Amino acid sequence: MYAPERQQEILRLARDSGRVDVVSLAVQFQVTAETIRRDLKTLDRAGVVRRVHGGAIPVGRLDFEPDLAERETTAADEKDRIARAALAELPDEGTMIVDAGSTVALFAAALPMEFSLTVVTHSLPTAARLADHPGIQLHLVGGRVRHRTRAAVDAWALRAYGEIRADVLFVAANGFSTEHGLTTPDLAEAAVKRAAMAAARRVVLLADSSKHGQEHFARFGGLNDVDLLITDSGLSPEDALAIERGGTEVVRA
Amino acid sequence: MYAPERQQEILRLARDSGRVDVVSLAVQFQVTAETIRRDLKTLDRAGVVRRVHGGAIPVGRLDFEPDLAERETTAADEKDRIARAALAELPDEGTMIVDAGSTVALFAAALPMEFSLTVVTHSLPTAARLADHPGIQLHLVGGRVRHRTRAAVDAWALRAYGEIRADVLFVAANGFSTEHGLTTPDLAEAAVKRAAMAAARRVVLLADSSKHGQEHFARFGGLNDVDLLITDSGLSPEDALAIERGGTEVVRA
DNA sequence: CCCAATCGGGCATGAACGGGCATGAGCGGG
DNA sequence: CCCGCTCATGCCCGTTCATGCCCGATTGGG
Repeated sequence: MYAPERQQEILRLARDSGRVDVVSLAVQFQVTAETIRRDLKTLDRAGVVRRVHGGAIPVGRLDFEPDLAERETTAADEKDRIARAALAELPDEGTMIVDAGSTVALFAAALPMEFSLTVVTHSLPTAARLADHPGIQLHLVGGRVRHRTRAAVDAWALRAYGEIRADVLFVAANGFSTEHGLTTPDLAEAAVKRAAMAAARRVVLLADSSKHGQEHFARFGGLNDVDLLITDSGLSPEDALAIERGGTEVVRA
Repeated sequence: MYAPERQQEILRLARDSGRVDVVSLAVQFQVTAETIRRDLKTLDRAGVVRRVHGGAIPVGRLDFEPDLAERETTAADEKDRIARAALAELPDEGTMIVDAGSTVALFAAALPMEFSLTVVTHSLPTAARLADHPGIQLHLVGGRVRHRTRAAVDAWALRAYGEIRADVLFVAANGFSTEHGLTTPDLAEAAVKRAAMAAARRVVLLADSSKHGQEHFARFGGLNDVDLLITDSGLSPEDALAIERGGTEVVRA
């Protein structure tokens, strides 16, 4: 196994479990702790993990749930399928806006190398992932960065989205339902999502089925603003049908 | 078998199995390792595989950028000392702008946790580093993201810097000298640097001594625009004195 | 405040690398 | 048909790289 491969794998492990430690990595990869330390130093310098005594933690944690590890494993499967299904909605060329959120981040990370399009995002982790994608022209939306979600919000972000027009938006929501529409806990973030929705010709909502029926503080639109909902099979066919009656196409990946 | 045929086949193998190694390819194709290395170099230059010690990996399999880490190993020692010295210039509170560049990134990574201030940056790696720093209020400057430096440039960035006023700017330069001032290879990046300089009350230049006397395509200011230069002891005392006569304080870390 | 775990700099080693040179096959102009 | 040129390949050898080992310094939990 080559050093970069091992580093890549370490990075994956770190992102999956939220942390890695030198000794277990050394055992797992059958190398000495020194080598692992060197790998972690490389990853640290590359800015993708932060080195701590005894191991490392990934930078750019995607969401703010208290125990990230548990949560990642809970819905990881669904989110993965959703992300993959979303790939089918990509235009061959053109412009897309990518929202913040773990599902959307997974989707962005899954973009095949041969894709060549323009991406606009206000999500720091997504931007970091796409920055070295050779085919992608990345535009970063600025603003105040919220610690929790690592997303840019407020005046700069709102204005930026007010100035552009994209082919498609991939948006996330903490809660969605026909009655309460699309909701998220933070007002500032909701404002940005609303601005992004206004900037896109087509709105694709990526949300696993556990979000259905949930209702949070800030509302940023109705389901009728969404052209396509991609979720998992946890959404009952009846609910899906009800949503489709509202004019939103539904894909249950 | 012709060379391009062999390279095509190597690429196919690499994509199929996710990796190839020099020695087995040499055996398989009945040529020497040198030839395989030349093939891999060709494929690497074409951008379809990434060369690693012992073999190659198809692009897209590694989602972090080893190059960035590599560049940081050059003169890492000097840069480290410079970064540490720059910490002394931090205000206890207030606002600072952080430029893109490896030296400045090192400086940002070295920020102690207890610091509490507002940071504005157009550098993606720096933003990613500081996003989870609890004491820091981070503002991201948007714009088109340059692949090479992962920095935001162009209209959005220029406008953002035109709207703010910060206490101090930590800026990098690819070349600096009393005659030619501050230079960098990219025009767009130079424009952003100039805008950032105009937005700060105090300008601190972080540059290792190898940059002294260098001259690049795009000029974004003169040394007299710099209030403080932090460099390493590789800058001769005479040169330092000459710069100080121009009104710029010099620290040789 | 102490001690064990961890860290990181220095050194050693074997594999891999790559620049330079030589050889031989194909190519093209005269 | 000849001769010089280019290209692909092989070989040589000094250099670099990845890794492991050692040991003193540092860190952080108890």
